[in-house]
Amino acid sequence: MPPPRRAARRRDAEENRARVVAAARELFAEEGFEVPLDAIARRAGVGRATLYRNFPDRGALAAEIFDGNLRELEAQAAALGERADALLELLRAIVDMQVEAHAMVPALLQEPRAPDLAALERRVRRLLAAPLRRAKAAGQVREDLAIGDVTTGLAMIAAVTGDTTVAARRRRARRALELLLYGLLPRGESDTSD
Amino acid sequence: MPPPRRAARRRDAEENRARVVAAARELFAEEGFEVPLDAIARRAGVGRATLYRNFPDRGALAAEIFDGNLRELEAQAAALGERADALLELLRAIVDMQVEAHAMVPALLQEPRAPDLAALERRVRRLLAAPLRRAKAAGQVREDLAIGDVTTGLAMIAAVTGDTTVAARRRRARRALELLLYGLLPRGESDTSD
DNA sequence: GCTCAAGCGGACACTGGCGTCCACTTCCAC
DNA sequence: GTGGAAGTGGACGCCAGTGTCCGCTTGAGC
Repeated sequence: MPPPRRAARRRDAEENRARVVAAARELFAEEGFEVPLDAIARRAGVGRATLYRNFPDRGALAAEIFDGNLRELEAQAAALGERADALLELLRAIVDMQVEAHAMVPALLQEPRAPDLAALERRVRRLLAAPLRRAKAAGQVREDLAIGDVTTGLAMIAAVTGDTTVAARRRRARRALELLLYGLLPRGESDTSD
Repeated sequence: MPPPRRAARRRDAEENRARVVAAARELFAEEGFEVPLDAIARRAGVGRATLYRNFPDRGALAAEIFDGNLRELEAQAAALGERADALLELLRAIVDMQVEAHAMVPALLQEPRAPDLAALERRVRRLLAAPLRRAKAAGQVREDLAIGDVTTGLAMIAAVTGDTTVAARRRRARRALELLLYGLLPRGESDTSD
């Protein structure tokens, strides 16, 4: 059936909804995914009922917000096309995004996951699949890397970016990505132990 | 001053205290550091007041438990002596311990930290300092590695070991350590970008 | 065995977040 | 302007976790 032609919302209702989304975007970024829904409603200047009317739960609200972020990443992926370093560029972009909106990666990749977000998590994996394949083919990343390793890596980085200021988050996130990309061991020697 | 010669506790009181500690050890391992204190008291078969009488808060209880774990690690460090690979061995030991008692690393290394645990966190850093120095001198790890990078790495690994079964935790923890040690990029080539 | 302080644990009050309800307000078609 | 449906938000009840209080129980010294 065709999408049931939602009756036009009243203009004030539309505005309130937009303000809720904006407030949620800010607070997810500032406080993380666990921020109380009251706080979002208060920041938006609406009652809690208004928030709940528009979004039955935290997951629905998050889905709306993260969908935007994900579109952005998908656009970047498309722009990078078949470049061999597309995977690394995407990883950097995702980590940067995590710095600005530090709720998304943990919300999407950490267990347990809200049901509304499961589909978005699949989009992340799909986003990374082709670039990973090409990066491996081009010898840009180690051969045995699976898609789950990449998302695990992102979750690992996200876990240490809980600092309160954006600058501090950026510093830690960059260092964590650097450590993870290059490893703790020295480069350029083969280690045959293990 | 000498420790103020605590008046001998009644035998049943001593027993209850021990059962609280044992229950907390189990539940921290099973459920993580955030497990409700009620649950611990219930598992120990004592009332909540008994738990609070012995440990004013979660931090005090955790401090008692993690202190034991830390002693074990310090003993291992001492046994490893000045071996160049002592740092890597310790990292493996800490990750293994995190698999069994998966509350300790996040509780000690993640912010914000309960005040009782700050001293234990300093012990972790002290534990790693000398092995790190020697590992660098021996070329076992990259030159620019700081002590904070090592603890960051441990926190990163801990973040992805939230699975419910020990076996699943072990698998993920080992993979995460492996990724972090060797990096995502292929070995044996110099990468001059960045 | 008796005594009594140490120790116990159930009951209680408090807090913070969630989700719902409903009397009131506001927009908009007429 | 006005009627009435759409929309609002404060007030309310619920729940889970925390911390405390106090009348009862019990171990241990005599």
